[in-house]
Amino acid sequence: MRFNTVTIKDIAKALGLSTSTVSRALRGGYEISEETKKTVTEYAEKINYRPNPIALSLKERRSYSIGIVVCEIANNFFSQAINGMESVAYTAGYNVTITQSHERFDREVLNVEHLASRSVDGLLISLSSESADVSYLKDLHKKGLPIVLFDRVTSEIDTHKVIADNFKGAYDATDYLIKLGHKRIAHFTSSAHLSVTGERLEGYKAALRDHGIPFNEDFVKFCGHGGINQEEIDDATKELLALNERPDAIFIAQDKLSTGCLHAIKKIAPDYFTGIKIAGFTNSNVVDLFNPPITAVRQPAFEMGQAAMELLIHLIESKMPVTEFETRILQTQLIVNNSKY
Amino acid sequence: MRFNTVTIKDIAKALGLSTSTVSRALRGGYEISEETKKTVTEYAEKINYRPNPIALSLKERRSYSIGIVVCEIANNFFSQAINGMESVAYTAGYNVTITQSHERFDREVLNVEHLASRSVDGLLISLSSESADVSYLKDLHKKGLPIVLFDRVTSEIDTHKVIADNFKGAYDATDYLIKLGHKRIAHFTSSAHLSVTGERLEGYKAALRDHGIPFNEDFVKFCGHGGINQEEIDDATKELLALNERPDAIFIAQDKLSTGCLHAIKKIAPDYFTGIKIAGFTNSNVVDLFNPPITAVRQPAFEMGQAAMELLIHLIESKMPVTEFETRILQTQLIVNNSKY
DNA sequence: ATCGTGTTCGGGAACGATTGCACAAAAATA
DNA sequence: TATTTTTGTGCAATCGTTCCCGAACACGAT
Repeated sequence: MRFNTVTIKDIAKALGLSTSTVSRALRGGYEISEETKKTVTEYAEKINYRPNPIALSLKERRSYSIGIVVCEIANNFFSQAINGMESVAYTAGYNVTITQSHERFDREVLNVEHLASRSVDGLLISLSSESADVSYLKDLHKKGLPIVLFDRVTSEIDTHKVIADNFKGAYDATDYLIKLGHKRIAHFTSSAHLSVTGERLEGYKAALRDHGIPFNEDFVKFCGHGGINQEEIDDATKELLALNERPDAIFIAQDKLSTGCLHAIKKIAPDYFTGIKIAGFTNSNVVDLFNPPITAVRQPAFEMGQAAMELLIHLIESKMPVTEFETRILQTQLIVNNSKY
Repeated sequence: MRFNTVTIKDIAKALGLSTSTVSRALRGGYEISEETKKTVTEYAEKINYRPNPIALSLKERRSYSIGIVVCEIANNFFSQAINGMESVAYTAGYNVTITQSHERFDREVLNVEHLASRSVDGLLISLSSESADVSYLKDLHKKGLPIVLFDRVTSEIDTHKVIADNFKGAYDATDYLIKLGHKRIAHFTSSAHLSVTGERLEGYKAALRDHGIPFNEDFVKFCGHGGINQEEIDDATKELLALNERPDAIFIAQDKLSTGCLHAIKKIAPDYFTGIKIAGFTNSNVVDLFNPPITAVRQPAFEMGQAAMELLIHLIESKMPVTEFETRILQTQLIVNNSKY
């Protein structure tokens, strides 16, 4: 604000009052006469006075703004979740600051620290695929920064969490593939230490087990960078194709991996598409337009964002320190041929 | 920052110095003895001191942060542009704050004003499809807020601008369709008062003219909300299908409209796809997976973001008031069958 | 006449950092 | 030895706002 130099002082000077009186008049302080209040508010209105949020932040040590950290906004799941968060924050009078970690731990730390030093009142974060050590977050949380984890969470931090039912989503997708007659189902997933990776892997295994299909280690491909670089996916695909017994279906655990895998197959072995069935987690709005059709496990991203923001604001505005935390689990949807299955 | 209470005062007290000395020692002031400097910096390091950006913003009336306003982050073009902006800002020591207008004028104004009051050092903005009146931006610009417009610009504001060569992009796409043998080419576009709409429409018209094809008013469909609601697109599609002489190709001027149109046709008249050719502006990373294949006009979004941020930072850091402004025009690419045409 | 008791307002200290100016002590010069 | 210069440090104002205290005044009760 190098401009908008209308301050409370200007009002005070113009009206022959003190800054304290003006401040109280504007805040509706009970100790100010109706008349003064009227004069002040009318004048403030006239000269278009806006309180300086920076000065307020310095004084109040809060900012009415909330920090969001995701790995990529160019990811349908996250952009939808952010929209959900915004919608709740907006009505509650908070602003949001969106940052991206690009799946890198150092960027994540930098973002979080910058947000914290900027006095965000709270933090919504989905961990990067590199984030194995979350002690920096833990410290901040201990110092009193309200945090709500969503999507990629960690048991290291005791706070509210919002996740999709990853186990069930993975189970349903795998189960669907099996019921279509597939028996050799591969699994593409991301970094092994992400919460979602484990949960989805378990769902996949459980579905196999329930149908008496043996689990094959070779069929599981971890792409540590979560689809950030296509090369990783290409390599995994090649490995799969090099197997004696090629898989006849693939279940993919991540949005970017799903499209990445389609690209890879299309590029490396387009004929392989015939007969193979692919199901994967994705919140893309255009899955129904995909040529090798894909069965989508869709997360309620918008609702997850809303829930996370609601929990965070509750945490921020709670008078008492909150000690009971909840993990909200939202159900996924299996989308087959553009309709709910 | 309700925690991280390590301030310059704490250091001063602990070391028996004044705050001014500590400040100067940390800043590397030439007037401080080497010994004191060392003591101070070492102690600051030890207790992990971080200067409070809020206090700095208040004092310096700048924040080393840059505001970005786009209509939707869930749009490939914008998320890619944002990545370009971030990359430049990051190396120059600036942070970015991303906000969304959701194609609404009131949200845009709210975002801009919030950013300005938060002392952003500059603003990068692509106008919403509702933004006909930009006087609020003009005022801010006059007051000294550095602004760079990108993508959807306006001639109302005299400043740096970064756009794609929309005319040529549209011309190339239309020309491509014509050369494939199509003569009845419809045009889907968004709000009429957006700069990009006009430029792309002109490119479309010019290509028709150059090939001696008459311009048909009925073939042009304006979707004012830019693809935010699918209904609008469905209606436009129906109108097109109801024509006596149905178009045999469509050129689409917007990312969301392109996919929206594919959805519409797929839903309303799937058989219509046979023989019809679609070309459209889109920065989707998955166009090659689309079933009704689409010829894409791809904007160099990342580079546009970089250019815009470079120009803005230049504006911010310029000692002299800048009076000469440039409009940087970047070339689009026609992507046919997943490769540059 | 004195003492509460409101009511309405102003003074001034915070919040964290920078910085012009003043001032001391030490060093250099006359 | 006296004076000037250099060097290192502190004081206090500033940014815009809030809020604790206290001041001034009026009014009714004692």
